[in-house]
Amino acid sequence: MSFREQILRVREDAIVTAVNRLLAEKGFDLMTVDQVAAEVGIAKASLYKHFASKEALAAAAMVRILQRTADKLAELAAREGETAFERLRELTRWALELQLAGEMPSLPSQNSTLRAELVGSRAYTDLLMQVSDTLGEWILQAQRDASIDPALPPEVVLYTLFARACDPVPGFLKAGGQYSDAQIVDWVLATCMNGLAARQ
Amino acid sequence: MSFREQILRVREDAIVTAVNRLLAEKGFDLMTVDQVAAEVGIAKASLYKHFASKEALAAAAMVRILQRTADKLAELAAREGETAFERLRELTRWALELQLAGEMPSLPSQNSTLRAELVGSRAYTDLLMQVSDTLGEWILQAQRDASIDPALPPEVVLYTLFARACDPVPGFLKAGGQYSDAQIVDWVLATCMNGLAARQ
DNA sequence: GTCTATAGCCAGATAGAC
DNA sequence: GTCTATCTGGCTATAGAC
Repeated sequence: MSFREQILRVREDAIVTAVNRLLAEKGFDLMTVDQVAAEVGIAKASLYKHFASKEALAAAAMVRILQRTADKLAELAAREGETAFERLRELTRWALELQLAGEMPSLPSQNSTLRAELVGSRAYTDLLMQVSDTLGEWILQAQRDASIDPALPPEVVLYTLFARACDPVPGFLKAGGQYSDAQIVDWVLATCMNGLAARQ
Repeated sequence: MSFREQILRVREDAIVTAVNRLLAEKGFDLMTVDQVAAEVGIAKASLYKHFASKEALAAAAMVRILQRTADKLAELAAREGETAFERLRELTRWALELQLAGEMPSLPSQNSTLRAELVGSRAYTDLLMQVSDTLGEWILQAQRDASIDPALPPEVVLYTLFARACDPVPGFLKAGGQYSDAQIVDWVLATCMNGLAARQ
């Protein structure tokens, strides 16, 4: 890779980082391309030399977070002596920490142009399927050893885990300002895995 | 109340119903005032004779759903032989059914002008406090009889219940098209109350 | 590839006749 | 109060100079 290409790569990386942060803070609809340009420190027209549209910007951020998720899955899979359930729990913990750090872009909004861009992106759909496949296997395994309720369709478990990564509850608790991030993560993780009802 | 005032009331009711449906479908940012006017069948300018702004329209819809919630709380409180935990569960079930019916407006978005309008509305803040107070009492009661984990701060439980009313999981499962609404409600309620981890 | 400047569009809000 | 027509501002996207 030439020096010039590296410069380009670094700049695009900075753009995606800004998009990622703004998506986490405001979501797609409230994020403006002007804000992205201002945060990166370049002119708006320059952004459009790198990415064709606002939707393409968001798609790049979603691809990056999915890539980070896939990397985390690989790390968890490589750990010895951990059950499938423990891996699922640790992944969820990681996602909650990322969200509290303001680095988790929101789920695709109901915006139809954004949805169209995402399903039209091979990089996005491929990564999403890869992540879902691995999680699906872990879920089935956890249901076989009865650490996850086998009566739940695996789909329900999968969607629930995805949803917890964007749950508004951690943000509300953090906004309250009286709990540490670690406490918030523990409590949200506990309600997710153990439920609100007390266990005997 | 005069006949003319009744006509007015009915029209405003129709407006709020349309806003409620559109908020449930698209959320605040993607809903347009033109869509509201079209759905009610009146001109946009006429809307502004009834409500001062788009934010005021949304606030009216939020007040209505809070009022419906307060009514539901009163109904549950009047039931004999139900524990606090059962009341909380039945309220959550009701909210999930409402959401699947497309009648649950989304939580306040990150839109700051909307938040300002809501906290500036006495009708909204009073009802929100009333609902939160009743739920808070039920939560404390359920923790005293150990049907809800007493280690969880009541605040965490309260926010979790509010969040489940707007959870994206039921919508995803419904979009999949292979499960009935009743099944979806049962599963989401089960994951909320019992957690993903199997109980012995 | 970067910039300034602007085109084009759309949505919230309003004017003014009836 | 309802309408049609219009204003206004902000946003995405692009033209064109350097």
